[in-house]
Amino acid sequence: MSEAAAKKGFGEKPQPKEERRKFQAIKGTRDLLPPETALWHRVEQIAQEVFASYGFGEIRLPIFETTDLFARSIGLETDVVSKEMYSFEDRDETSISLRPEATASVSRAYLENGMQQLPQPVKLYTIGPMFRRERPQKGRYRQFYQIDAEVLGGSDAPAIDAELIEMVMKFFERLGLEGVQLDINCIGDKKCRPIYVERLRAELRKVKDRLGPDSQRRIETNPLRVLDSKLENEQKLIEGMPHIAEHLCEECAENYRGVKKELELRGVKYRENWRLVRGLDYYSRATFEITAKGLGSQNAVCGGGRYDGLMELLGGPPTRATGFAIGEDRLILSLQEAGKAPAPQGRDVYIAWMGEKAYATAIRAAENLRAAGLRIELPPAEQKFGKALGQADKLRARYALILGDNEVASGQWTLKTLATGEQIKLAESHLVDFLKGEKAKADPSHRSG
RNA sequence: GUGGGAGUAGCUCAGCUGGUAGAGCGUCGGACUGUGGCUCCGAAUGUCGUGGGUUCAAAUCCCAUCUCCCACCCCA
Repeated sequence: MSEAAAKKGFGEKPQPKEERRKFQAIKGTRDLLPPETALWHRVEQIAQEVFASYGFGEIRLPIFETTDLFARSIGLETDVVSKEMYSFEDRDETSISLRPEATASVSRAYLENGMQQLPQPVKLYTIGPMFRRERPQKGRYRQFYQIDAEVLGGSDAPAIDAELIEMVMKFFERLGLEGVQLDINCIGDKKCRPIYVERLRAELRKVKDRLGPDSQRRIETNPLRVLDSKLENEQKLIEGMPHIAEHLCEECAENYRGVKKELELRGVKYRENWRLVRGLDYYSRATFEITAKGLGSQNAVCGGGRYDGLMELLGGPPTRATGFAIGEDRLILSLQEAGKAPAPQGRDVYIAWMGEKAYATAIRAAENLRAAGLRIELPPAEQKFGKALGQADKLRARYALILGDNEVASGQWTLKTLATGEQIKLAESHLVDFLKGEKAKADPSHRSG
């Protein structure tokens, strides 16, 4: 709708100036504009290519679900569910929430669509916005984007975890992400973890008065989180705490050894980090986190792990599963900080036309060139010639196609290379082939600037 | 939810201890009606984030509020 039409449409009160109101994006949300969106597009395209090469298919999911799904899967006690969800009541009084993450939805979809009937495991990825009502900071928004991949069903073979990690590392490598660091850990399963947690809690209580208020609180709410503390003066104490590796049951320990061996077979470099824990209830066994540079204090760009118990929580049969979520906003941020942003998109050809007769020719030329996959700018009104070339410059066009009375009369069109000023004459029938040939020769489109 | 910093033109910012708003860049137009990037000239755009208070007078001082940035909490 045009601006004039918009004004008319809402024109109950005429006072146009006084009532003028500024709308702005909701806190923690933002517009993504060109040329930045070109980088988003490239990231998503490479994700799709890499994931497809590992046999993953795309799943598209609703961005809202019943609140219950998230409460059940993520854990009622977690802040994510208790404080940070965008929840509202639908007209039939069911509670609905914007999804705070994708795993619950993917699992629901797996069960609901009977994907147990497919060859196992089922490998799925999805890309899209998630919502959490947190205080925004660097790399953290209320509407943020995740690239999510899940392997559902099948066995708990360590090769599955390892291949998943290999895949995301390959993805980052293809993007040229810098400062990539993979941390792994095993957090046990529902048999051995509770025992460890109690052990840890007991040890933490002994030193409670030497911990800060946050950690003191976490001793009761989530002792594993204490291990994650950033406080300098708590580090020594934490180092002295019992390590989970020494408290794993034999199945978990065996599985963890297997994952490490499989990573080594694949040449994936990792760092064991016994203090790496997961905040969401459904994780078990092998977990991992990847950090990258240029990100401020929220420097995790990917987190994931196994969640063998989740399907049962959702009312399904026992089903093995593992997956990861990449914070796309942070991934983009890190790439930008490293100067990996692609150059702004220019035009291949700017059509500088003059006169009525040339205009018809220009329209035809534009159509044919566009059909050949070239990026064409056809000015909507006649311009002075000098101005047209100026516009061509500003739009970063490679060529100006000059169409005036001379060209129309002779059938020999003028093509000017803006960078060099060089001009050649071409018959209409040769133009497309010439430009396609030149474009193939240059082909700068994939590499970053 | 907690703490710190910041909001002046589309962007980057100037505006001294209160006297009623500026620059650069960008945009648009002209010099320049078949040859661009340079240069020169001109124009548009601000209720100085918003609301209230103090004052003869507020972009400037005070309070509140909103938003952004950074960190904490939480979490990927």
